[in-house]
Amino acid sequence: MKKKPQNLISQKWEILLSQAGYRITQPRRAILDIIAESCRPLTPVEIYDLARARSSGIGLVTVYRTIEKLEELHLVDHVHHLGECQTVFRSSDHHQHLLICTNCGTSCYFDGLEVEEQFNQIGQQLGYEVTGHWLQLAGLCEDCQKSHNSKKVPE
Amino acid sequence: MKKKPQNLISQKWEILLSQAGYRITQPRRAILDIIAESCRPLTPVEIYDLARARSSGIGLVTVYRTIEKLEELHLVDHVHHLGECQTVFRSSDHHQHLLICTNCGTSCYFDGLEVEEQFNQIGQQLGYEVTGHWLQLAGLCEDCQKSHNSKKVPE
DNA sequence: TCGATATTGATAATCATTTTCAATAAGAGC
DNA sequence: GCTCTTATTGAAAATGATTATCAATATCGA
Repeated sequence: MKKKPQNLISQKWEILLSQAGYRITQPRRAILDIIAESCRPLTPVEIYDLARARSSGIGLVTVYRTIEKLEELHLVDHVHHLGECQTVFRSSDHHQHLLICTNCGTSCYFDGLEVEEQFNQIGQQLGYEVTGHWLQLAGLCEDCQKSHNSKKVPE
Repeated sequence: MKKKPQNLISQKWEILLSQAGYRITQPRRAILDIIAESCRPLTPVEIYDLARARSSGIGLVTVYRTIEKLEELHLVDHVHHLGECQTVFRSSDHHQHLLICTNCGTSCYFDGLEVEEQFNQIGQQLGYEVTGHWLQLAGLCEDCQKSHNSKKVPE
């Protein structure tokens, strides 16, 4: 069993799960790593397949349950994108928004948008008290701009 | 059978469906009316229940199929909100964004946001070519502000 | 009015997610 | 390191949402 250098994010997640009273198991560790390392939102089944490739014998149920716990601790978010509603992506620690590649899914967080005041004004005009907003950008990442349609979704 | 004054939106929708080669049937008409009249996004089952209340004997399948056609003609959009991903709401004819009440779901479209240029800049910084954005505001509508202020409880 | 056929609702099939449950393994205490 | 409690596991079954099948029906152009 080779020891691979562990992802910083999943290391942090393990500590947080542990502190929350959850146990760190082999399947859970594999799932954590996969989500933490991914540069794009993944579906439960995608996570399941990737986890199986690493250490066989992981059940899809365990994927769902692990996502549930990560969600509870606000370590991942559900991302809605191109019809998909159940893809999971590591969350940002501070309030940021996602920019997603429409071709390969590769995602980046960004911030520094100064629109809060505008949002409040819009709300006022319509009689609403604005309490939150949800913004997502879509586009083509650097690689996909070059290779255009030739590239398929990476595994 | 009393003749109720028909909603302007569903009237328009009937014409468009007809022009697209689809037939206008009783069940379809009921479903159109319900979606067109609704001030908030509805799930297929909600539409189904409301349609049944009007004219019994409508199948849930017909609801799905009608939504499908409305979607195809870009007359309704899927709205993602509070865990729900399959709620349907009449779309805006020009490019606008939704402001949704987190309590009752009542929704309004708004526009006039000048952030396109900012979005492009953000994309450039991250190496993306921004092609679209998705923005939704959440808040409390006028009515819900009143009924909420009386029992405001901090979490 | 007639007739081709799009549409219908009931039923069955599919797919995603959740629940159940006995076996297993994590990790705290010794 | 060893033991014991119990959280976690995977398989299988149950649930829920959506889609496909199909014979009967209703629409709408001719």
